[in-house]
Amino acid sequence: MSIARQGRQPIWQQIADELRAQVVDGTFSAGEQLPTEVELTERYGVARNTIRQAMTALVNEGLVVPRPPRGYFVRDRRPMFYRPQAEFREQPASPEMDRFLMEHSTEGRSPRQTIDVAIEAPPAEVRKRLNLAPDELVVVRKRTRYLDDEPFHTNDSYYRLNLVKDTEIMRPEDVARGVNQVLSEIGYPQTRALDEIYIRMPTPDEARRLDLPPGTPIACHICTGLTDEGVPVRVVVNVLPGDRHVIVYERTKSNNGSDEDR
Amino acid sequence: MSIARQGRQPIWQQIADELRAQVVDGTFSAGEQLPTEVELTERYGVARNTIRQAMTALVNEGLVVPRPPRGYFVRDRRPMFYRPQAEFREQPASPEMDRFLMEHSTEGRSPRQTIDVAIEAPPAEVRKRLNLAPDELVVVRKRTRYLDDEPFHTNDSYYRLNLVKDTEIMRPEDVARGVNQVLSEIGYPQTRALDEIYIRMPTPDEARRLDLPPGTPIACHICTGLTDEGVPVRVVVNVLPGDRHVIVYERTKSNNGSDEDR
DNA sequence: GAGTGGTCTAGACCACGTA
DNA sequence: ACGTGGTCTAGACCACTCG
Repeated sequence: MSIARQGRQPIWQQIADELRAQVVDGTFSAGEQLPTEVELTERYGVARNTIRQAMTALVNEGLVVPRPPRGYFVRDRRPMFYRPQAEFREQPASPEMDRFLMEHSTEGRSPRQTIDVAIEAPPAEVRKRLNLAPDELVVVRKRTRYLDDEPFHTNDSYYRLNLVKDTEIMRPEDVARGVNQVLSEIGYPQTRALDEIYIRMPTPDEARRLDLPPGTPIACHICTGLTDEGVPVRVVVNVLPGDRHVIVYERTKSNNGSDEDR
Repeated sequence: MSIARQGRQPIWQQIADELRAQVVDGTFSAGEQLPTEVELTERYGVARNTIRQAMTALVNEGLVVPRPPRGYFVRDRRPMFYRPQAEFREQPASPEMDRFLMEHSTEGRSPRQTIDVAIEAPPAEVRKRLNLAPDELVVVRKRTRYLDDEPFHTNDSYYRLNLVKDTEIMRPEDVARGVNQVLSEIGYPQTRALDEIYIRMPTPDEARRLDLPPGTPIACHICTGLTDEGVPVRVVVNVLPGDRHVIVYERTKSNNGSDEDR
């Protein structure tokens, strides 16, 4: 059997469409292996490069992952909930939400993290948000979190050096009391925050650090913590692989605003 | 001049790295044209397919966009703020945030939208969130919003058919009073919401509807609106191209929760 | 008509994990 | 040792737009 180009649709796209449909409808289910490249060249009667173009497209859509020298496999997404509001509001607002949120809990996967503390010149996007002088330095706590020894996300917290230089924030361990407590004690309690969420493809560095398969976009969650008076006290940059996270916010009447629809 | 494979690094990757660095450091700035494929084959002394592999990588990273038959150009991102909290809280919590949020305002770009209303069997993710019986139908208002005639995002709102069937929600126009007002009047005021944000590559359908260049991930923002008692009254599915949006949330002490850091 | 990227072919050799 | 995907070559023709 073979395939011909009809109309404007390239052959590789027709092949990709066919395979994608089979993945979506469950002919190939999550984790399952797809036909090999040679099988497909024979089935469709085209050159291997054409097959590769189809497969590359599916890989870049995040639908399929190549695992040489085994073959192509259907990717499975098991995103976990990521809740920026989690720490200050320990409990969800209601039982229904609670149940919902627990559906995909950690489920016995073993967490682990590394912490590196350094003094650095801040990247531009941090300097701007912390309102720093051009040459001012920051303390950064760089974390990579793992689940079952697989990288899960990164979390880099930036602080003004002259604010925190004599506190335990400088130590490469968990701060038992919580960093907010420390900030309060030095006179800069964080009472407000601004979350910005950028959606983009990872840089090669990020892809390496998080061991991201091709076709995995990330959310870059930048959280600026402020005092009541609007003084920025820290900036947290989280890089969240899209295949492992769902970002969740709860809103109630007082702080609400649905995406109003008229 | 030519290039050779050294170590484990493929040639196409070395070329991609070199071009990426030049884009990042401003040698090629946003909107500017990169060298053509033939120029690059000559400069590096490799086959065109090898150059194409490098360019394809940059395209899938979202860094570069091919505009045949002109050449490759550096992509420019001008994301606008997208604020799920916007409607109920008209004003930002403080002047600093206000200034910050206004920095990238609409700036005189002309908005436009299309609205289609239909009665449908809901997709599974909507049926689940609306708590519907397997055969229950929904009313859906599908919107595509444009800025300067370019698609910006989509916004599909789903309602139980038997709830809204005699209201103006069924009409393919803006609801002047606001949909929340209508929901209140029929006895189901929305006072809470749950936002879920999924990060992934677009489906081919989504890419077509939003005219997305390759290498553009999307955020799928699913907002479930609930009454005080936890009855879901509507589900809104927003598809937000990553190159055109930054999602923003503000948090204050009462509803806060920074990404706590210990 | 010239030049661009898009598509496609037919071959070659390689690194790597599994059997 | 075998089979997989990964890399790379050297060609060919196409559709499209611009000058």
